[in-house]
Amino acid sequence: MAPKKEESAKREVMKMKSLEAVMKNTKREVNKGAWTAEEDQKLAEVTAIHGAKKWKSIAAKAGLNRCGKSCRLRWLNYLRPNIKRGNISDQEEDLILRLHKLLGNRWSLIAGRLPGRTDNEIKNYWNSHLSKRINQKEKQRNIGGDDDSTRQISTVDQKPGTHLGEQNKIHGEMKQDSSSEEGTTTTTTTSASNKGGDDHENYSNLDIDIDDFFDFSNEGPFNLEWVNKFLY
DNA sequence: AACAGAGCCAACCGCGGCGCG
DNA sequence: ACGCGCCGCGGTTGGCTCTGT
Repeated sequence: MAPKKEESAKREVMKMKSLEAVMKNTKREVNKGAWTAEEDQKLAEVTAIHGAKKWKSIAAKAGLNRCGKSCRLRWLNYLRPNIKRGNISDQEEDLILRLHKLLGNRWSLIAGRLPGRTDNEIKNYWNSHLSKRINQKEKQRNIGGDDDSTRQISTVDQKPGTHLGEQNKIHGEMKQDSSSEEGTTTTTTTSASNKGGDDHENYSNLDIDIDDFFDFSNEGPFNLEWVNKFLY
């Protein structure tokens, strides 16, 4: 993977190119495609004033020819304060693996436990790095090799989303969690261990307390110290 | 140097849930 | 109770760069 400085430089070039494209657009239809620096600035200003809610009105107030959805996505993935851009650390990667094992493809929930990371970033990282690595390790294991790390993640080899039905239930119970990064939500979650069956035997593989895991009341917004409790 | 395929990431799309009138 | 609009989520795609041949 290329160093992130280069990555951001690339993005700047792309942004300039897309700016030209946008300039050529007539203003009748809703803009799609890459965001320009100007659009970013407008969106940031309006969001700072009005808060990150009511995206449709934010889009209108900013004078952006964008749908609210697009504004929300741009804000969450790029403009939001405290966004952490750059390499995923080993600790974060390990955490992603564990959380994915626990939650499946609940990217927003996983992102909620990784300060400064976005669901999109984690999803991309999973799809481009981790899923492949897991598949490789699984193949190796089937051939005959075995090690601790393989054993840890061996239950994650299902196609993403295959147990969403079960997890929608969890999602419903923990809906607030995804906004935890913004601050103060304290959640009371029913134990996932009572789901039983299929993939959720995963939970029993993890030696953690689910209630404890989703109790955000004792942590600051942007630290990873809490992770240590769950790493072994 | 030119090309093809792989890798990566930002953004879009479709769907479900929720709140409000 | 119902319909509508908005929000949030996960899946997917588009387009650029990188790497190998």
